[in-house]
Amino acid sequence: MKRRQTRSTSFDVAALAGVSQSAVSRAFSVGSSIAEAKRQKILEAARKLNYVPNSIASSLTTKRSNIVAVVLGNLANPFYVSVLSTLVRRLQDGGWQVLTFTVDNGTEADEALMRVLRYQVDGVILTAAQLSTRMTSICHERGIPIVLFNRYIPGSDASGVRCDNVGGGRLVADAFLYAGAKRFALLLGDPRGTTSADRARGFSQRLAEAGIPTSEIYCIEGHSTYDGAYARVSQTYRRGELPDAIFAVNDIMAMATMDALRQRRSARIPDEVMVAGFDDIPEAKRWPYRLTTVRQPVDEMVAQTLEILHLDDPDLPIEPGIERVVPCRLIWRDTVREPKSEAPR
Amino acid sequence: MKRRQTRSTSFDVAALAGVSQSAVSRAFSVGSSIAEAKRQKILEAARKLNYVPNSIASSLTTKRSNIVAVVLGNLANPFYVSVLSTLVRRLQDGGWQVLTFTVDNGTEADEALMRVLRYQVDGVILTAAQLSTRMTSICHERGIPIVLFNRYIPGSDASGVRCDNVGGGRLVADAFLYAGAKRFALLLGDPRGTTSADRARGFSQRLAEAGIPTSEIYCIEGHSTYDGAYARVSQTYRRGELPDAIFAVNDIMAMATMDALRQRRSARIPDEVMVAGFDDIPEAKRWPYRLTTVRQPVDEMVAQTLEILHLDDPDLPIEPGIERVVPCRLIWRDTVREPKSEAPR
DNA sequence: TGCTGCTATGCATACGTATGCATGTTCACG
DNA sequence: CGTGAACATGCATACGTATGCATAGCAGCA
Repeated sequence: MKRRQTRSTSFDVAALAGVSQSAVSRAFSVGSSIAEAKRQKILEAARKLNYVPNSIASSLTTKRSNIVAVVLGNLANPFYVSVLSTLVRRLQDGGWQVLTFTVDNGTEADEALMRVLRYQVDGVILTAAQLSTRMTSICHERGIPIVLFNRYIPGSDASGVRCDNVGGGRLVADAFLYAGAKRFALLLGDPRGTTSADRARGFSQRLAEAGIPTSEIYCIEGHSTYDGAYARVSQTYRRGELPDAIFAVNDIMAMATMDALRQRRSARIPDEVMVAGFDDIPEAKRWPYRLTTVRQPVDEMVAQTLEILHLDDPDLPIEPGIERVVPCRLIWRDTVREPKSEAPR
Repeated sequence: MKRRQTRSTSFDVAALAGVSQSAVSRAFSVGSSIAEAKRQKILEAARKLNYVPNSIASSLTTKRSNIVAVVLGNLANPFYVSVLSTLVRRLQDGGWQVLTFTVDNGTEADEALMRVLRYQVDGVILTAAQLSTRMTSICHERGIPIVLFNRYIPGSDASGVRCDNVGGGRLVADAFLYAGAKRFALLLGDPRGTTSADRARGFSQRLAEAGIPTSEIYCIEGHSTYDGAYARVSQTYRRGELPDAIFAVNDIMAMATMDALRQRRSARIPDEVMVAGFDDIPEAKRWPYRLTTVRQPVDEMVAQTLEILHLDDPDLPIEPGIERVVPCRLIWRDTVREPKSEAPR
């Protein structure tokens, strides 16, 4: 079988059904003016010929591709898997196609990036920190709406949706304080994004308010990955005193922290050292972890993202600088002590 | 800013550069006959106008969209996240775009499915069991090459790539036998796919060869999910005797098994009960698990998949029924006893 | 100089669908 | 029965790029 076999077109269907090509086009688009009987006849003919409308051709005239580009950093963090998953489902249900695009190192990304834009995508959702500024300006230039997911560019007028990372950081600090912690450690993530920094800032702020100067918080640089965090924590706490409480700015790093402390130090969590994360990925609630963390409302954030893109009415002007900050809440599980059960042993 | 702003076309560039539209087209396609000086002049003009070739329009004439559709089941299993990730990277590097498409329940999938085909995709990669037969016949009809990833349709002539699931199941049985296990349990996955069944078959076959009748293997139905497996295992081994060895047909189920046995029964693994999985997802090697499992060579499988699609030379005929079965190997970690340390207590 | 062969270039058209416009048809209402 | 209004239909064209074909330019060679 040759691949380049000729697929039937609206003209073929028109000929078979004895109508004009316009009629075929109208038969396949809802709400256009066509008699029901004729439409049925056309659909019948189309079925016989295995006809399927060619979206490429239709995009050419309508100037709408019905394609949305989703640019992802890496999928090693399950949180972004949930985000992708939710986005794809929602867009799919809305009748859009999703062009997925990942960018790891960001160097060869530029060329690939431009390739995506060639497809006249109706919108872009961006979760990769590396090329935010460049990407937003290009899209802006070309009139393509873009939304930054869980990141923002300080001082720019790019639209974005994020959860209240600063507030979430405060919640964690609150929980630790409530549980009676005195000595704190902070495991930071990717320094290129705003997310890690914001969470850390909220955490530090709240502690400062409670009289604990930021200089007393032990900071550990990380890479937002399990392996990176595991290595750092293992190395840092190879020996010596453990802090009372460690805030890892995301769940996979928190899980790595727990694994490292348990393996290397046989640490009892939360009795000996408390741990908290951020995101509430599915793994966080599983038995070995039962991690106290801050839940990001993915569904809500995705909904807001799509609202900002307003793919439905493309003639609306693109308002720049829409920022939606959705609240997040603490999920109290077993890695932070209840203050009443003050250190049971 | 209005969204429907007019983007510049090859005619605009041609006018500015003082050449014909054809020249612009040729300037942007490698290997076409154009003087280098003129090409530079055109690229210069294009840069001034922010011109980017419109792939939609170009697809219309070339009948090649450079888009590949990837149909996924669910992303709750990290193995398929790796697959997606690898696929996207490879396709991206090759100059293709990836249209991602997920299908959970499979009922409303049909309509969405046809929408994908409207985009004249150059190929389809399918990892969702639910709609294999239907999807393959439709693609075949339309001359679109399709490859089933890690699944196949018995008796059909659809092409596919998979790892040697039967062989992998045998490897697990081998390991258990070698470690001295006598009583076996088998945790099955999604019955709709061939994957779970094949792995189970290999396992049972090998045990049968060792004199252990299949009827003596305790089978537990599962759902290929962590939560499903956790619930089943918890319920099954709420009380009573544990088997010597449990083979879960994928890693997330194996992890769930370990978590459940440890929490509900405080079971010591592997001393009291051994566990093995399949896939070798990144989580499998982490400290709480250190899971003995069968590694699927994702890179290799993806490479084979792309080879079968032969996107590069689309004029090659689509050969039906190409099946690539790549070998897999056992990764021996800590959830299966070394036979020498024969049950240290 | 005249001829051949090759490359560079432009013209014109095709790709498959959507849609503005004009016309034809139907039907309700007075 | 006449008059519109509302709807149904077809014609023709536009969307932006690729490419076959014809031609112009040029170099090489006898």
